[in-house]
Order: sequence, then C-alpha cells, then structure tokens
Amino acid sequence: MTAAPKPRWRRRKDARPDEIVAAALELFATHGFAATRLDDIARRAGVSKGTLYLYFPSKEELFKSVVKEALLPNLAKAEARLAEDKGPTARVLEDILGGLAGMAAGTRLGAIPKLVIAEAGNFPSLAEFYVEAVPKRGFAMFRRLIERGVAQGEFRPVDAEAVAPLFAAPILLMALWKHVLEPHVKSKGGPVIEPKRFIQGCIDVLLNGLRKRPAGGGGQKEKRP
Amino acid sequence: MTAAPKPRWRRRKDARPDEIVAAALELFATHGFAATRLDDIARRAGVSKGTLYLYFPSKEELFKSVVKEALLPNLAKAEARLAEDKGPTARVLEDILGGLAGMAAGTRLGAIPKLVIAEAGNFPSLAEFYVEAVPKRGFAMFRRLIERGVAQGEFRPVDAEAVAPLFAAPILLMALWKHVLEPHVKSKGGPVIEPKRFIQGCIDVLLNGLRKRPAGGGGQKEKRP
Amino acid sequence: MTAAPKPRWRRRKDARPDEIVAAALELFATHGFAATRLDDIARRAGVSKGTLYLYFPSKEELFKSVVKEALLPNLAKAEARLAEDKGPTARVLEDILGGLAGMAAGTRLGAIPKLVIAEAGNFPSLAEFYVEAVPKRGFAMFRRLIERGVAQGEFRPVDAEAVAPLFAAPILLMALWKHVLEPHVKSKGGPVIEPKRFIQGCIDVLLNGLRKRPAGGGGQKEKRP
Amino acid sequence: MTAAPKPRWRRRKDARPDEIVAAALELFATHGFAATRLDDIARRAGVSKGTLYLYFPSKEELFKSVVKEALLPNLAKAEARLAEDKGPTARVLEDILGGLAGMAAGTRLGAIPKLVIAEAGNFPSLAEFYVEAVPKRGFAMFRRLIERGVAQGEFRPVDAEAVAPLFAAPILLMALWKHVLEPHVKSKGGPVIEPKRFIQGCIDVLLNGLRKRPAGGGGQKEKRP
DNA sequence: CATGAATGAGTGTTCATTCAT
DNA sequence: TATGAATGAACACTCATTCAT
Repeated sequence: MTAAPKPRWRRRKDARPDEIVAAALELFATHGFAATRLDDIARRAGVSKGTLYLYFPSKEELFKSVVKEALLPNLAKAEARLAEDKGPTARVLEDILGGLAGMAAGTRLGAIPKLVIAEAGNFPSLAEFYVEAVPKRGFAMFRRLIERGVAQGEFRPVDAEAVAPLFAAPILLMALWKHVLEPHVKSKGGPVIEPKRFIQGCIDVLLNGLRKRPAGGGGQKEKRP
Repeated sequence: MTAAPKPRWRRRKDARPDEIVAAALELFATHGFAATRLDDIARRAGVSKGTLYLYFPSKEELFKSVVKEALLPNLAKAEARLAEDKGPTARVLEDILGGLAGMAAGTRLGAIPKLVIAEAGNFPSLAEFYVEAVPKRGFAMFRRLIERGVAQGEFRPVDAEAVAPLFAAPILLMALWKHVLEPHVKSKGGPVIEPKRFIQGCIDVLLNGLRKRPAGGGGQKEKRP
Repeated sequence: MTAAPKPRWRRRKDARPDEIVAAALELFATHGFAATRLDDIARRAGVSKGTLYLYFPSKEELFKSVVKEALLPNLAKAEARLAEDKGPTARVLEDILGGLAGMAAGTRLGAIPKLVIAEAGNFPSLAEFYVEAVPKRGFAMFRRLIERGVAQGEFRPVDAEAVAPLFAAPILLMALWKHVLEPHVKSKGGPVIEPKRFIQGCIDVLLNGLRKRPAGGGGQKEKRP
Repeated sequence: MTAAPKPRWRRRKDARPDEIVAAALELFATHGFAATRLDDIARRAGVSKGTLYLYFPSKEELFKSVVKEALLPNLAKAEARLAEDKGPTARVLEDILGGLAGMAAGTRLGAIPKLVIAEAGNFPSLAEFYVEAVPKRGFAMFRRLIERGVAQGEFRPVDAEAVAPLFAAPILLMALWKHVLEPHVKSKGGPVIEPKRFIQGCIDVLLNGLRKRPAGGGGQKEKRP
C-alpha cells in the first residue's frame, strides 16, 4: 500500500531465530532447561509461543541450537587467533588463559558449561557435540602449546597430554564460579574470586611449574616409597 | 538361610530415610532434579510414593537432603585427616590432591558438584549451604597449606589467597569429567583423562610452580610493557 | 441446518468463562466444593481441563467466581425493582417475599446459600463478600420497609432492626429445602413445602403480625413475671 | 502386676467412641466433611489414626454417627418437654421458640444444620434420616400447636400445615448465622443478630400474626385482583 | 508468516485405609 | 486393644505442543 520499501517496524524474518536464541540463552542460563518455560522465552523474544515452532521443532532442539550457536562463532575466533601467534610459548599461554578467563567471567558464554553440565545426561547428542567442540579442541590446544614449549627448550619435559586439562581447569572453575555460585555468596566473609588476580596467580604458578629450572632438579617427581 | 522368620519386613523408621536418600542420589545424579520422578525414586528405594512424604516434606527438601547428607560426613572426614598431617607441605598437598581426585572420580560423591551446578539457580538456600560447606572450606584449606609452605621456606612467596582455587580446579574438572562428559565420549579418538596420570601431572606442575627456585628467577612475574 | 459453515468451533474468549461458570455452578451446587472434580466441570463445559486454567487461576478462584457471578446480576435487579415500588408497604412486602421465594425455589440461584454455608469456613473472603452482598443488604431492605410502614401508620411500632431477619428466614428455608432436603424426602408421608402456599401463609401471618390492630392490644408484648 | 484394680490412667474402652465423636463434631463443624482430616480427629481425641477404625468402619460412617449422636438425645429431650406443657398455646409457642433459639445459637448443636446442608448431596442416607428426625418432627410440632391454638379460640384460623415451617425458619436462620456467617462479619457496621432481641421480635410478630383480632379484619387475606 | 486459544499427558502431593506388631 | 508406618488411588495443576484463523 505505502511505498515504504522496508517498513522499519517489521522485523526481518531472518532476525527472528537469533532473537529467540538470545532470549532462550538468557533464560536457560538462569533457570536451566526444565525450569525455563517456552512462554517466557516467547515473551522475552517478543513473539508468540506458536512462532517458536516456526523456527525450532521442539524445546529440546531449541536448547541444542542455543548451545551450539553460542559456542560455534567463538570457537572459530579462538582457533584463528591461536594459529597466528608465533611469540614465546609462555607469552602465548598467558594470553590464551587471560583471554579465556575474561570470556568465562565476563560474557554470557560463561554460562554454557553450566548448561551442558546440567543437561548432558538428558541430551546425549548435545554432550557428544560439546565434548568434540570444546574439551577435545581445548585440551589438544594446550597440549600442542606445551609440547611446543618443550621442543623449543622453554619448558621442562612434562607429560603434556596428561597435564593439558590442568590448564583448562581454572577457566572452567572461573566460569562456574561466576555464573553459578558467586550470586549466592552472602556478602561479607564469603569466598571471593577476582578474575584478574586469580588468573595472574594461575599464570604465575603454572608457568613456573613448566619452566626449566636453572639448575638440575625438576622433571617428573620421583615416586614415593 | 537365616533363621529370622520375617527379616525383610518393616525396616522401621531408622533405615528408610537413608535408603530413600541413596536412591534419590542415584537418580538425581543421573537425570537432574526436574527430570527425576518421585515414582522412580520410590520404586528404587523399594517403597511407595506416599512413603517418601513420611520422611521428606517435598521433592525440593528431599533434594537438599540428598546433597547435604552426601557431603557432610565426607567433609568431616576430610577435615579430620587434614588436622593431623604434620609432614612436609609438598607431601601433604600431594596427598590431599590425590585423595580428593580419587573421591571425585571414583565415588558417587563426584556427582554432587554437577547437581549443585545444575540447580543452584532454583535452590538458593542449597547454593548458599554449598558455598559455605565446600568451596569456602576448600579454598581456605589450600590457602593455609600454601602459606605454611611459604612460611617454612618450602615455597616461593605467592599470592596464596588468589591462587588457592587453582588447586581445587583440577578436582572439580575431574569430578565433572567423570560424571558428566566422559560417558559421552565416542570410543576411539575422544579425549581421555586417566585420573592417576592426570593428578600426577597436576602435582608435578603445581608443586614445581610453588617450589623455590635454586637461583634468581621466580617470584611474581613482571608485568608486560 | 444453519448456514454457518463451522459454527461450533472456537467460541472465543468471550463465551467461555460464562460457560465454565455455568457448568461449575451446576456441579458445585450438587456435590459441594471438595467433591466436585475439575475434570467433570471441564467435561460439562465442553472444554479440556487445561482450558479452565486459562480463565481461572485455581479451583478456589473458580468457586468464588461462581458464587459472585451468580449473585451480582440478581442483586442489581432486586435493588432496582425495590427502588421503584411506591405502593402500600404491605403490598410491597408481599411482592418482595413472593418474588424472592420464587427465585429461591425455582432457580439455580437458590443453591447459592447452600454453597456458601458449606464452604464459608474454608473461604473466609467469600464469606465476607457474601455477608455484605446478601444478608446485610437484605436485612437492611426489610428494615427500611418495616420502618416505612410504621411511619405511614400502616404497621404497629415494632423493633424493625431486630425483626428484619425474620422476613428473610422463610426465603432461606425455602431455598435450602428445595435444593438440599426435598430431594431426600421419601415419597409418601414426608414433609412437603409447596412454595406458593407456604409463602401465602407466611405473608398472612407476618403481615397480620405487623398490622395495626383495630383496637388497643398489640405493641411489644409485656414481659412475663 | 500391681494390684491396682482400675488404674485411673486407663480410659475405659467404652468412653473412646464418645471422645472420638466429640472431637469429630468439633472439627467437622469447623471445616466441613471433606476438609477435616482423620489425622486431626485422632490427634484431638488423643488416639491414633488406626484406633478410629476400631470404632467406625469409615470416615463416612463416623460422620453419620457424629450427626446422629448429636441430634438424638436432644430430640428426645425436646419431645418430652413438649408433651408435658399444657398452658396457653401462645405461652408454649413462646417457650419453644426461645428454647430452640438458645440451643441453636449457644450450643454445638447449632452447627449440625450446617453440616447436613453441606453434605446432604453426598450422604443421601444421612439426609433421609435428618429429614425424618428434624424437619418432619419440627414442622409437625408447630402444626399441632397452631391447630391447638385455633381449636381453643386463641388463634385465627390459619393454614396451619403450610405455615408451620415459618416458625422453624428463624431457628434455622439463627443457627446458620451464628455458626456460619457471624464469624466473618467485619467488626463495625456489619449486620448483627442478638439472639434474645431477635427472638423477642419474632415472637412478637408471629404471635400477633396468629392471634385473633378483636374485631373483623384478619383471616385469610383476600386475593389481589 | 504469525497468533494464542485449546489441549491432555504427566507429575507432585494428599489422605483415607490397611495391617504387622 | 492400640499403634503408626506404609500404601496407592485420586486429584489439582503445569506446560510443551498443535492448529484454526
């Protein structure tokens, strides 16, 4: 009727799914899968409940989409950054830990582990995807970095494969702490984790744990009798 | 077999609650809170659904009881063991990490973090209890140990308060890995964590990261320009 | 029959609540609050159980709505009729008693007192509403009428305030009799109340009781020694 | 063991049923049949829930017993008193109305009509019993009295059969008012019924309505044109 | 495309009734 | 006789899913 080519009030139908996923991430992250109602997701996304079913065949599929769409772009980014950095291994490790910790503590993304942990039992296919997409790639990355440091003479020889998850652990702890428990710490006296300071400390201990010692010592600790 | 004429009957008020809690732990750990039906808990405990309500006023209270009853005795045990060990700090730290990792990977207890992570948002009082009972005590314990090592000249001076959670992180990762993701690793090629080897590696890196270096080096890392 | 292509379908938000209330009144009146199942109300209203919850947040609220929606329009009608009648007081009283008795005995409305009586203890807010809406207004109406008759010299001076409920009593008895006990009178020999004849008799005795006596007598009876 | 012949702490087993009925009356009167839990009755009666079933085969039978045991002795008393009174009919009527009103307003018995009204639909046999025991006898009594008054020249000729329930109506209203609605009257301004004053007023109007008029008037009112 | 009224299977909770002791 | 732990049928209420408009 009017000549207006693209009335601004009409949300492009291609934007819809993302808005729904965003709303769903917010609510799933807060309440978990079962305790989140499609009614609420629809309301938050500004659509009707029926509309959800135009884009996602079921609540379960929406949930999977939320997790995957939240992860995939960030995985790509992380891989890209990694491939380029050619500096001293310690410096690279430091950057990566700092970057991931910031992401875990400061963005919505940090809530993903919580979601996957909670629902892995009920969503096997989601768990399988997640294992491949996150821990597998993450562990492998840390392992390659450590092996590179050892090969370049920066690090002591260590069991890189076994030790890789240790470098992922503080990131996981950070994410869960910020998104799960910290909100329930009663004001004064409760435990506190300051992301920057925590990660500084981790880097200090972990890199020192890897670095070659000036004199002998080090290496795999001898077994106790 | 036994001479007892009717030994199977009327276990009485004493045994019942524990049997119910045990059945509930099993199911909650597998399916989460919402996806576990009281019918199933009752069946597994060998009682009727109504009987659950003789001992627990609601599903929520049963859930809280499950978490608390699973944790409390083990917390007591852990504290007791700690108070006695007077050996070299490094050795104590090693023992503790080994012990906790074994517990996380090898017992039902390892499923508790998963449960709490999944439901903290819906059970604030449970989350508050957990924060006080587990991370607060755990972090404090690692902090005291590190400070003791520093004071006795075994360890470099490090930011003990900030770094304490780093020692808890591999335990958490271990627990979640074993009870959440590992079951979904597709046979060949997926990531694997062998508890013993993983913890050996962690101890190696972490203790080396704490130990005093024979010469210069070490200490808090200088900030990058 | 009708040309309407699909007239039976989707009656829409407007008609539904009233149909539900009507069905509920029927069943509550017959079985009482507790013994009426939402399933049955839904079936009788031709909707599903879930639909009830689109319009009423709980069984209790539905119950309150039933009582209020049954009463309110009729209260309005009654008040309007009253305000207009300017004839001889005795005639007005006669008309009102006759009208109310007819309503009590001949319409669904007569079941309301039974419902309120049965559930007042469990629905305080309903009881409060009812007290204000029915007895308070009703007693006040009879009192005004009596006082008007006295002022106009038609009636003896009587304690109008105290005596007003007496005029409501046969209406109440009529309603309860018809909707509660009469169905249980075993055929021959049981007590019978014929509404018309009963109300004629009531009017005869009550109006004679109010009317001025041609000679002395009357008035407040002297106390017995 | 001890020689004590009848230890006073042992409630005679014959007292039990009455204690249970008393406790049940109290609770049924307050909450109605469905909303009263056997648990509560047992607790109030000082016995265990199982014990109830030693004396009453079901909740329904207990309910019937409560109503019947509350009514029967009082019915007997009322009949006896009536048979003896040979004074002026007006005086007898006055006494009876006063006595019944006092009972309705001042004793537990006044709650019975409420119970029967509430549950007649669900307890046909109870309703049948009640109809025979209370309204049938009550209406007949008032009818005989009126007829006696007419025969003795004290009263106008009226339709005694039709009018009898009118004399029961204020008693019913009184009972329901005191036991159902009055507790929900909000302090100031709500309707109030003072038993003594109300009954005085009723007696005044009703007896005047029956009494012979000194001159003409009276009699069955002529039909309106 | 979008809506939202309608559905009904599923589940937590209650409570009258039973029965081994 | 008395107990009270145990039962399980019954029911209110929720919410993912459908579909006529």
